[in-house]
Amino acid sequence: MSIVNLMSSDQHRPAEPQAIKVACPNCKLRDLCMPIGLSAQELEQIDEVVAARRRVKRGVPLFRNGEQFKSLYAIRTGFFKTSIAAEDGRDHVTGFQMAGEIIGLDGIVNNRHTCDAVALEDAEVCVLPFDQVETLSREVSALQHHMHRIMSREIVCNHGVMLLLGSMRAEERLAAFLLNLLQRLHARGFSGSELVLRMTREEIGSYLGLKLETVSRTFSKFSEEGLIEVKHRLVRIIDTAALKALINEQP
Amino acid sequence: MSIVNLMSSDQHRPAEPQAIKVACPNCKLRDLCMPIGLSAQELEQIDEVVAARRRVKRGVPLFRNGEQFKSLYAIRTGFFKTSIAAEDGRDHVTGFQMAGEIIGLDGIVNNRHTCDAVALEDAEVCVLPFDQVETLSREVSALQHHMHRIMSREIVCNHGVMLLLGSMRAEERLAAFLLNLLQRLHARGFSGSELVLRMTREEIGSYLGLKLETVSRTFSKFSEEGLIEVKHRLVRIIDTAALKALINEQP
DNA sequence: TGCCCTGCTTGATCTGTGTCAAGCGCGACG
DNA sequence: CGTCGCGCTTGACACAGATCAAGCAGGGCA
Repeated sequence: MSIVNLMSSDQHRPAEPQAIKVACPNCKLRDLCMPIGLSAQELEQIDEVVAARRRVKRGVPLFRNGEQFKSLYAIRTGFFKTSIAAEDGRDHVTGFQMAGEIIGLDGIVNNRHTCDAVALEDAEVCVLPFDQVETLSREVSALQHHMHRIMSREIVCNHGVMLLLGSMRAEERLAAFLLNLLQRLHARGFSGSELVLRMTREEIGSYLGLKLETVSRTFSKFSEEGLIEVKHRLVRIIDTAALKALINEQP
Repeated sequence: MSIVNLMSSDQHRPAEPQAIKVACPNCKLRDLCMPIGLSAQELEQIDEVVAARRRVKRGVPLFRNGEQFKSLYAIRTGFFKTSIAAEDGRDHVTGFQMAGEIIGLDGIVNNRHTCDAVALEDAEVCVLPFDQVETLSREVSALQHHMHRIMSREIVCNHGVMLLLGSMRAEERLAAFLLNLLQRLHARGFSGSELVLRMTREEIGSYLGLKLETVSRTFSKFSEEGLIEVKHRLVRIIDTAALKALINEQP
């Protein structure tokens, strides 16, 4: 599997643009955050688990490190980052999450969240009380398996990021990052060649284990080489193939 | 939480030295790989899930990237490494696993393993057919929750490793690595100050995102400074406090 | 409109780690 | 018992990326 998929992959089921409804059975993101092939009744049951929606303003944390864990969150709209803090104050962005993805899985082990999740743009999430998720999982085996798959996918993606952090150079990291974002956005019906970065250069750097200056310089380099066009936070990918090739080059 | 715990923590329930029996109800590792507070009957049921034991010789893979996923494995004895390979041949060690830990979780998402798991010393594992684990999880809610906790723990540990890879210097990485190993071994009844490395310098380097020469040099530096004593693969930790302090220093 | 602030770019220099190379020592094996 | 080979150590040097520093640009706000 490619590093681009490894980093953070979803199920690649593009959501068709539809009118947004409030209930799961009508949710256009259903295929992303819920198992497929459910009966209407099972879907109804899952819908009842969704306790509430919650709006989160840009810059506001959905949850924080140390907070008690009660629920998982399915992102309906918006964009989040998750980050952990070392004791000495350093902190590290562990991921960026978008519509259809589930966050909060870190809290299950010890009933406390171990990272911060902050909205990078105004967002809305579905609140999934975890005890109810577990209860229903015991009845609906598709939901049970889906939960296992989501957590397993998270583990596999983390491995991809570890590979990136442990053995790639700055250019490779940024290329992989851009392609991964692009792919996930494309799967959600957005352009396959243009993207708007919701995070700062510093946040990208933190995620990729680089300093913001290096991120900036690498953007400039890609731009000079004609691989991408950068205008502030709008990035247009010109030469996808070259970016892909970059990742697999030997030093 | 400390990086040392974040990297790879277990439940910190030291197993009391007992005679080894073949069944779960008598397994001295039960507290590590199984939920606590089970009734005798539930324990019996879980025991039936353990399809078989499998011995794995040093250097032999338990499973490989691409292989079909059927089972999880609970390590009874021995020591494993897991690693993923990028398309260009680079590979990266994603973790080291010891008795009482579960491996194979990566395979759940796509029904294929996405990494290699190789024994670093002669080992024995319990084979847990995953469909049976799921079936029983629907009946025994403690087992269900336990599975969720194990996967969540894996995610949290991965975040710790990402922090390490993304923002620590060589000395900090190695110190965190040694303390983490020591802690896990201590929790299993081994010495809290001495450990035998089952992996090569190169494998340590791969895991920590360093070259083997850097690992070697850093060992030598710690040794010169009186923090540890190194004799081949036998490491004796002299000054735990200094190693801990090293991790939290500001640059 | 103009100011300020934050995020970003770019340049100059420094440094930690990688790279290349040589040699050592233990364990395996004939 | 000798030799072979792998894993490891150590040194010299190179370089990618960090650090320090200066200045720019766009957006928010009075």
